[in-house]
Amino acid sequence: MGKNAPVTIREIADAVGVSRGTVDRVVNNRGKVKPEVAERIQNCMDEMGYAPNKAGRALVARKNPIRIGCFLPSIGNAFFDEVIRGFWAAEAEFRDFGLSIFLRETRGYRVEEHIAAINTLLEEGASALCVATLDVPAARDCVNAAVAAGVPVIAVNNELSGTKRLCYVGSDYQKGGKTAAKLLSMLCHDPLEMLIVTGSLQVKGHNDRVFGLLNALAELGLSLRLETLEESLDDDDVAYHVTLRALEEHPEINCVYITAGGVGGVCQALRDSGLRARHTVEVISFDDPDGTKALIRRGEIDFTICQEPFRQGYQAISAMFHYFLGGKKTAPADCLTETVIKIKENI
Amino acid sequence: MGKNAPVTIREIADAVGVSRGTVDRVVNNRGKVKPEVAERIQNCMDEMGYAPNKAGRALVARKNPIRIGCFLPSIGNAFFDEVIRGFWAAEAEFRDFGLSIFLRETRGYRVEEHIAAINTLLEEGASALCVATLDVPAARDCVNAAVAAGVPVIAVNNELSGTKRLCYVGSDYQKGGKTAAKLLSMLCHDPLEMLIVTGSLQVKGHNDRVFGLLNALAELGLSLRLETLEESLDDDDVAYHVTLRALEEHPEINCVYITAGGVGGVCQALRDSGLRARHTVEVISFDDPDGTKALIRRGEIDFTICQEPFRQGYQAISAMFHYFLGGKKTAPADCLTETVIKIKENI
DNA sequence: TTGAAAGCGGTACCAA
DNA sequence: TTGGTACCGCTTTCAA
Repeated sequence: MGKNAPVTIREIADAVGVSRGTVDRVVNNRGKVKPEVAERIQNCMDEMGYAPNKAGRALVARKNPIRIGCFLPSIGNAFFDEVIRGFWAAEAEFRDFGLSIFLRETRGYRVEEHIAAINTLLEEGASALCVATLDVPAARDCVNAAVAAGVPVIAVNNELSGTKRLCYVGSDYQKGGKTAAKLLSMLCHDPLEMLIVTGSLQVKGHNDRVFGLLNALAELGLSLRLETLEESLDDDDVAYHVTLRALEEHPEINCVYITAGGVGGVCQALRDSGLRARHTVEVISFDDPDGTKALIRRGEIDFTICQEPFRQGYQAISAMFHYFLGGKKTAPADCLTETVIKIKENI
Repeated sequence: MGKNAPVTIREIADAVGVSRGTVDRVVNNRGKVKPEVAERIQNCMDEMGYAPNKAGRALVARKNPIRIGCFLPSIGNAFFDEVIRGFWAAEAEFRDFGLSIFLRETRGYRVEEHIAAINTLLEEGASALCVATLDVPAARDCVNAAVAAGVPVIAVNNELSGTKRLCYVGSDYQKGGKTAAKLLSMLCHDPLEMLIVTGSLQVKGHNDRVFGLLNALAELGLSLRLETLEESLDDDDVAYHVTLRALEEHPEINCVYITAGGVGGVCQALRDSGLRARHTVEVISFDDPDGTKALIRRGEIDFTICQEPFRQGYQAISAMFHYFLGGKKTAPADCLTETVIKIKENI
């Protein structure tokens, strides 16, 4: 039943005995329809299983394309390159169907700059937003304000839970930490003397990676004799200096856990410290921009744990596009990308 | 330059001073256009950078939808469930744009049955094919015949290199084998006493997984004292019996490598043999249907190496669809899905 | 509050 | 070999 040719707006109009325009008003609740007529139309649509055809809508959308504004703190952070590639891949695929996107970027994690960039997107006429920003009150307010103003938002890469966003497209960071723990347990000898170089304490995902690791290590029964935590701000220079200092202070470190950017800086510090000449040091990182790939190939990093950044970009745009073409009825579901273990052999 | 509003067929027609119909004939080389007129139109299109709008085409395609026939040897092989989910996800996404798909399945690797199924798809009016079949001459001929008859083919999951197929969407199986080797080297003690349970010697991917493993083990310097090869035909019963016999014959086996289906049967045989009571046995498998997931969670399998089956299904359909809407001009590029390591912690 | 008509870009068909 | 016209499904606008 109902698995036949799709129902069109004209068929509904004919069945009810009204014009297509009237049906359209009901479909898109534009008002100005007598309630009882609206109800008859609604019933008929339900019975016949009507859903507006996306190709028809897309063709009209050419006049006012859907303009998705994208924001990423991606300057100087190669991780986001793949997310951006994903954005543009989706744009290329859906351009003919009335989609266009534009992008604003900042460097680092200063929340005022994020908010300013997002507001600029709105001023430039964004009809929707895909953003990766911080899990702090000011940023959440900014997102909620956009939604209240009728601009739907998808959270990319950073969860922003509790806001009015449509959905989240990104990684399960705790799972990433758990996975790292298991791998470490296979590589290292008890007890661990660990240096953790995290990105920013303001980024929830980075924190989740740390807690996910520590909890899982405890569950696995590994003892942690030393646990030093440093912040790199996703910057190679900063990472270099904090790592070098930590290694000098604690030459017994036998394991380095890098939750975010600054991977190159950490590895440079490891080389310069000469620590590896004295004992083995296991290194686990996250994500795989080109710099990290090279370090994996050279054996300076044992594993890197990835999160499908290309798909995050692609999926966010695609989901928003289909949300619009579907008449903004049902919010897209959260999309958790895979936790992907990369070693020299499969990178 | 050229980054402005997209050019429409009407603009070309007006610029050249002909009707839209005539331009349409040139765009789709339907002939019946005076050569010199055709040339003027072609030049104008090149200059102005014309490309037909996909939404317009999609709307028309509603009358004669693109019908993609899909073939998989998926009966009784849970691996393909996710590929099929990918097929239908793409169908749902593009249905409104004039796409429909239909599926034929067989059980196992009898090439005549594959060919019969594919020919049935053609008789049922497929305008394109997405197929996973064997890398043997008869199947290749069948694919080439379809292409010669004007029905483009995408090879899914199984490469079919050397045929006239549009492209391949699937895994790099050698890479899978290499990855398994590295993981084994982390888990096992030298020397390995290995049992290999492969799917079918007729499936190139399964063979690649075996050779990829053996080559990489040699490179890694691991010695292989025993190497027993059995065929499961992706069937749990067969897998059970060949495994049980092998374990009885060679109780020194300390490592089982399962390249394809029959994973449940192998693990059952391991339990029944009681081998694990005497010494540790490492088990590595491929792919993660529900049965395998459960075995990973219970610790009966150490790793499973996956290949993004959902994406294979989705991508094959999506690529074919865009190929049609793009006017069949440029063949889509090969799509190699990721080699994904799954352990209990990230499954 | 409603209907009628034009138009989005491309294709198909008939008449010239 | 060409042009004209209708149509795919939906939105928008104007008039009633």
